[in-house]
Amino acid sequence: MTETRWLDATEMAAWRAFVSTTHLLERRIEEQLKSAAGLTHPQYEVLVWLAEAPGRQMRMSELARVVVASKSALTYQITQLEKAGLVQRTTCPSDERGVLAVITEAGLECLRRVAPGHVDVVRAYLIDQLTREELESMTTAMRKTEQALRR
Amino acid sequence: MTETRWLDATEMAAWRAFVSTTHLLERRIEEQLKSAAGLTHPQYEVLVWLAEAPGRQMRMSELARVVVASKSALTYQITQLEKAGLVQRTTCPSDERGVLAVITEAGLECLRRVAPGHVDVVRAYLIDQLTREELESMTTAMRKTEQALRR
DNA sequence: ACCTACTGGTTCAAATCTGAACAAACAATG
DNA sequence: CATTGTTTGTTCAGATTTGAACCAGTAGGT
Repeated sequence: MTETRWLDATEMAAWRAFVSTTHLLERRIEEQLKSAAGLTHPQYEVLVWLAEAPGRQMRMSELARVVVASKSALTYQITQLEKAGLVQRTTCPSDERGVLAVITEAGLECLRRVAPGHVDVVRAYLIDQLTREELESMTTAMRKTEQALRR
Repeated sequence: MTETRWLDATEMAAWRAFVSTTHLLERRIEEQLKSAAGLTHPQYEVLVWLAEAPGRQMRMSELARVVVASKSALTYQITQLEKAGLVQRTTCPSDERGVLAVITEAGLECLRRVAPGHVDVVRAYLIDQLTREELESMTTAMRKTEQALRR
């Protein structure tokens, strides 16, 4: 029961800026993806990871970890994507319990169509607003935090 | 219809790190607040802003903007907080349509009880992981992005 | 005063997320 | 092989979010 180390002015400013900016950006991205393709951000991320995965497929649990979704949220989203014909489920050959999500040709096509508009937003509001130094500094900062959280 | 400027390796790394880290951190914070006080992160933010506001009160629309919530989401959350006795609604004297949210004594008490654990998490995973330079660089970066988004 | 346009908040249905409970398949150990 | 403990994915109910529709009040011009 040690004394709380409160945030000083600089730290508080950093935290406030971080929170509001991440929420604003997330909102903007959702809006863009929704209006451009009827996709949510989680759905888009799933497609991206699957498109880059070897064999264009990934295990549910692995996918849930990389896109930072709960198991049930991923189950739901994959079901949605399957209904839309962008993804298919297969049972994993090596592990009878496992399920492989595979991106379909339509899924890849959808990604090609949507990606430019998405990248434009990421660039316009984040990437192009920052200097190269700020960009690199942010990357190391985010990675440190991510490592601390992945335990 | 100009050519898409794709992200180079550095930019892509920055964006990926940013996305996964923000999601992970958000998740961790939700978990902490939920288990420690049954609060969601949006609810906690509302209480913080109200506690610091002049007169410990704020207009709904203003509150929605600072905590980055939609109007309906805020309406819902204020209703929840009101049920819990942490906030009260008052009609705005200057504008008959307006609604003022006021934090109650119980709300302030709740905040005092919860804040230390919340700050611990923010510190442990973000603030204390970063050097002072990284912290300040992140703040300017986030502010640039926020300004670009607030239009 | 009267219209018109806009703002502030709520309501509603639909979509999504959460966490706990569950069943099936794997793994480790005796 | 039997047993026990873990992992995997789904299901379910409840909580939250979204966006559109809506009503009431305000502001600006005529």
